[in-house]
Amino acid sequence: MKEELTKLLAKQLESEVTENEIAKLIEIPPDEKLGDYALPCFALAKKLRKSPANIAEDIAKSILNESLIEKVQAVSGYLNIFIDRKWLSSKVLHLALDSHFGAGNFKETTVVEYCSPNTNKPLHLGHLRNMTIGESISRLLAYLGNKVYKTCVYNDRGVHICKSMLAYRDFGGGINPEEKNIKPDHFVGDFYVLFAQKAKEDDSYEKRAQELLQKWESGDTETVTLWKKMNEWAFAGFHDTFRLFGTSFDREYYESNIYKHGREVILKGLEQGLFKKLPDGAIVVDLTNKGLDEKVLLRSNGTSVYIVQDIYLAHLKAKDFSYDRSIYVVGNEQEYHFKVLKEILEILDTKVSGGIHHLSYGMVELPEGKMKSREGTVVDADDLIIDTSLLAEEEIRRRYQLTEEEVKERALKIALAAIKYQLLKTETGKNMVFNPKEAIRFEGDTGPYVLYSYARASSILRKADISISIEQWSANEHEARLLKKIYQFPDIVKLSSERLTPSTLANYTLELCQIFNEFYHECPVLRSEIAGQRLALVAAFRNVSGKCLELLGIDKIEEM
RNA sequence: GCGCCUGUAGCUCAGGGGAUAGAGCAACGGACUUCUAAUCCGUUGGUCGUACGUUCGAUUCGUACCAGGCGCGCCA
Repeated sequence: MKEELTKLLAKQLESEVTENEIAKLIEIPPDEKLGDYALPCFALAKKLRKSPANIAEDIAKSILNESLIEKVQAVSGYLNIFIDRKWLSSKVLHLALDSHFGAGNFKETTVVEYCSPNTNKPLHLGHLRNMTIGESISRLLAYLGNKVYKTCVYNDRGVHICKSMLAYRDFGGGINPEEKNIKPDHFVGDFYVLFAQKAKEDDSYEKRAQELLQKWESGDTETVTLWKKMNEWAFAGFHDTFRLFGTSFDREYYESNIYKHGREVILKGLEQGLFKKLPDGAIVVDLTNKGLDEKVLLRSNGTSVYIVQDIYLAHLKAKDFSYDRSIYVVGNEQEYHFKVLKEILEILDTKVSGGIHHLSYGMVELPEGKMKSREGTVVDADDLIIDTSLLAEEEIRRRYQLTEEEVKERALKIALAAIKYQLLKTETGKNMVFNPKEAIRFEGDTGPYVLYSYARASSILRKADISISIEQWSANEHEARLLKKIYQFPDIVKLSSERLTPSTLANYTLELCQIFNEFYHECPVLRSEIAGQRLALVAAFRNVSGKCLELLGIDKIEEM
């Protein structure tokens, strides 16, 4: 955004200060009355052996006649710069009407793993935050020119899976989800809940789940058939939710396929002297020199612990994709796990470990506190989407006359925008409170606000009977504010992807829309003498806000 | 006990070595014969957890403390 300015200022300071240093210093003043950009000269004082005030004054004099400068003021050590309104209008419109505005050319191969559910429980609010982040970061990286593969690993085996199987076998009576008219993953989840109830009444029930696991591991036909059947129900349900929510995966991995293979990697490592064997036969890796603990990899009975399958999966992904980066979107409670994983991979193969990155996101809590399955306070993903959608339907019916089909389709998009935006706007790494009542609010700092702004812009363009004009004009304060905000978009995309925080983009998107709505109220477009230019500005806004929505994984609507 | 993270308005959250700390919600008051009022404008609301330190300058960086969250399995 400030390249031209940086170059210009660097030229004034000759070889004494680099462009990079200048770029870091340039800022946007707290009040736009002070200027569009500012250079605080305090840090330069020592180097140039001049007072900040003098530096500012000297630069001010020397750049006064540049074409992009409207005026400059040296104010108590700050160099305040006002950009020429004509230059601004022409510059920004040329850039922002391009459909590749802000796109990049990085060409790295990145694998993004996210969602990764257990097949014994339906998806919940936590998964939704995970999925919005995973989807958005994938889109951001792809927009910057990277090749992105989205992956998901299903935790489809283990004693917890056997629990729902056991309850179904004993109490399911051979019924299936269609007969009961329940979404299949919920159907499976209900038996997991039933298991917990039965286990409370009967102490031996836990043990029987363990026995079932042994049967499964030994390949018992009946058990494996039941396992397959229930997992297929779970997968069918998950895929419905993925479709509803608007996400998908390029490759799906199954824990049941990979959990055994890690052993070989560990044993090979032992041969190479990378790990050590304890007297009882357990194989461990010593990470104490990395400030971590000693970690068991293979138990004394020869079986592998959980992290071993992550070790194997990392190798598998490296083989499948030859990635430069491998991002794991997983909650912050697993930070230690991923630190350990990365260190172990570092010991085994730096090609695999090099690109490993844990994108840690914060937990989702409710206003009453944490979600607890025991207390039934878990917010189910499908229920949330459906409930929000119904509320959106009411709002639509109250305002517009549409067919039932149109109402439903639009309501779903608005509901998803509301949920996704709410989940994305809090800084990605931080815990957040999700208030379902606020998520279904359609005013203020919300997804629907952003959709509405976009639809407004679309509406103007639809109704215009003139064409846009990119001829420069002297933008007024509202137009200039919008132009400057649009101008920031490429920087925001870059920042958001560097920090792996879609929240950065989400917050920018809202600010952009706020400025557009101010402009909308203050500056009539079609009735204006510069209708062509304002229409171009609206088109630029529509392009950029639409891009923001796409990158956030939110479907646009042309009419609200 | 050790490690990581968080603490900003009544609530949910932005921001961030610099110029008077922002938004949304809530409360109150305004603006629809108008390109969509799911919008906009205004008022009220803050010792940026506390104390030291670094700095020309700290809410932002460092240390300590206080408060909250999470982690530290031969669980997954």
